[in-house]
Amino acid sequence: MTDLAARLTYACADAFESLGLERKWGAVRRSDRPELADFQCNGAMGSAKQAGRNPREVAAELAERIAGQEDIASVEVAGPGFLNIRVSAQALAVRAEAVRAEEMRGAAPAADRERIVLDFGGPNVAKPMHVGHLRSAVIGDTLQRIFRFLGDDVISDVHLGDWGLQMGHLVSELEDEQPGLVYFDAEYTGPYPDEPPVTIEDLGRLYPQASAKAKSDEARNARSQKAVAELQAGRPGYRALLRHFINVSVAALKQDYAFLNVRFDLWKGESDVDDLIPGLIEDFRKKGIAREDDGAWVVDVSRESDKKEFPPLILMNSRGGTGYHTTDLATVVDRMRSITPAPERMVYVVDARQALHFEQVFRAADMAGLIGEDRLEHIGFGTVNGPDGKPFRTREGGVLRLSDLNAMALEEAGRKMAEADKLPADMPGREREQVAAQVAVAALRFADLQNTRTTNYVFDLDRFTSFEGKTGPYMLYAAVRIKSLLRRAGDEGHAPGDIRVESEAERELVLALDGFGGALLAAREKRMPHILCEHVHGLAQAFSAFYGAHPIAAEKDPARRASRLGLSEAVLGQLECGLNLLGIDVPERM
RNA sequence: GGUCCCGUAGCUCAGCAGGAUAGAGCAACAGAUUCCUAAUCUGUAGGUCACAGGUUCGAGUCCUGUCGGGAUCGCCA
Repeated sequence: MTDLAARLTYACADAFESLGLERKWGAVRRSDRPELADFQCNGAMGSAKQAGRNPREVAAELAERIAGQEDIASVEVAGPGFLNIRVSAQALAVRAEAVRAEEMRGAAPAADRERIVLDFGGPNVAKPMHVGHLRSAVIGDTLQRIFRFLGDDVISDVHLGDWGLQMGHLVSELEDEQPGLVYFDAEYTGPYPDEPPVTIEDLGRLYPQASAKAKSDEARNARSQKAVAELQAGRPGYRALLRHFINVSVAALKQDYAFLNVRFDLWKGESDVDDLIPGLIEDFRKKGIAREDDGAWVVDVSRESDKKEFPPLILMNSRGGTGYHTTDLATVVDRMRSITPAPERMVYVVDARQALHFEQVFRAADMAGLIGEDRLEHIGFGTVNGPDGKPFRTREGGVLRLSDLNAMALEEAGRKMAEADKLPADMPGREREQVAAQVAVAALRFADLQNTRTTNYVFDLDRFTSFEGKTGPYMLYAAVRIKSLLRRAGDEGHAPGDIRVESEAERELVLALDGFGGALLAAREKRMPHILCEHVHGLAQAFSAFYGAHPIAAEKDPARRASRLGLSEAVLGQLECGLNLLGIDVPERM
């Protein structure tokens, strides 16, 4: 069964159609005047304007046509042509029961399901993840959860950055530090040691060192460029090093991602499509898409209609090296070939600052007939800023590592929990740690996701970890309180039963429940997780108001108590489901 | 300089193909606990939606311009 808003929209669309007007005017949404109505339809005004009719008359005719619907208690025309609809207590009760019973908690699968590859625009193997990677991880992961929940077929790929100049920096810097390693002996034919010559700390140190030197020293930069060209050309020692770098890096990445509840189907990277690159370049040449320019091979992606300048895409630079434009294109080829059935869409969850890059790649992919430009999508997001409004830095001015950020959140969550001192005295230490981690993850993920994806936001750990306000911890508290309530009622032998919607608080709560499916569909369509956050927060608030207004387990009347317990159960089901879609796990107690 | 995004309450932010009295959270103030987790709830106060024009019966929302902030603009990713 679909939600009330959708059912009412359908009824109104029918009514519009019967008046010879377009169905689209039938859109029904929650009323912004709760004292007047539960839902409203504003289509009478727009459609009347278009058809040259009187809006109030159109509205009145609509009202007459939908008044008989079973869900509807009353319909009124107000103001210039608003349709104010109240639904019956019975309809609300039926909805609440559906939320309680259905696996999807009142939501329904999307109509236009797709086979989607989700590319997380991977972290760079040469450097540890920093705060910026929090966003792609958390937004991308939430999108993959929402997509799957609504029926899309998703293949997620972390897609590591392991092929560009940064690898040249690493190789050459390591050679400076330890020139004696066999990897640097061009005569050596192998085999190479199984033990990596570097630790994750080494990687974290080597790259910034090299990068800093290269910026001021032309010759140093040239050595990195040479190294990466040799790596890409297949020099065995360098390849062996690359393998080590990736393995060391991935082990660390997995820890950070695991902490944040983020998982991928594929751990591919740029280097995985290395063997496709020569063929790709050849293909582009044959098709006449690529042309030579200053020793480089480029693709002109600009168009007549462009308002801004589109620099050509560089397929191969003048030194024979390839960058991420080329690997991204080769990856498209790889996915279309190796994934069956072929993906219908590829979605890239990457920093908004790379918008131009993706526009170039998408155009080139389309030109070469790899996949239509309309099937490629860049889901950009804003930066995580410090209190000064600039991208977040540590006090020393460096970037903050994601692992440090996670640790800070964990510590702060533990501190706040100790302060509140609400955990049962008998809770074992291990469970305490577990709860602290769940609170920390809830804080981080919710804080990030509740922002509109495209805007920047200011990172404020103290605010994010607070149990008050629109925060992850508040959401957990609301859910845990229901668990505790139901557990206690169960202990006393009180079972949830048939839901009746009697009070204003109960009406509001069920109306909140009813919005789940719509919020999910909107979040999916716009790729905007904050819409789901808004819903979950609103639901938690509505439950808290209900909780404050009525006794539930303590209600004396058995039927009413059973109903309220049933309603609580419905709320818990949807709340936990919604939080899980946000990648947030709810503890049993806290 | 070109292009794009942003400017809404003291602070952090929502605002859905233009629609009724612009909403949350925090902070402030006033209340609520012999009773289910008060890590909560209820209420009050707080806004010429940067500014100026335009389209419209109606504009925070669409168009134009101005001011302020940010991002980006060929061999880095």
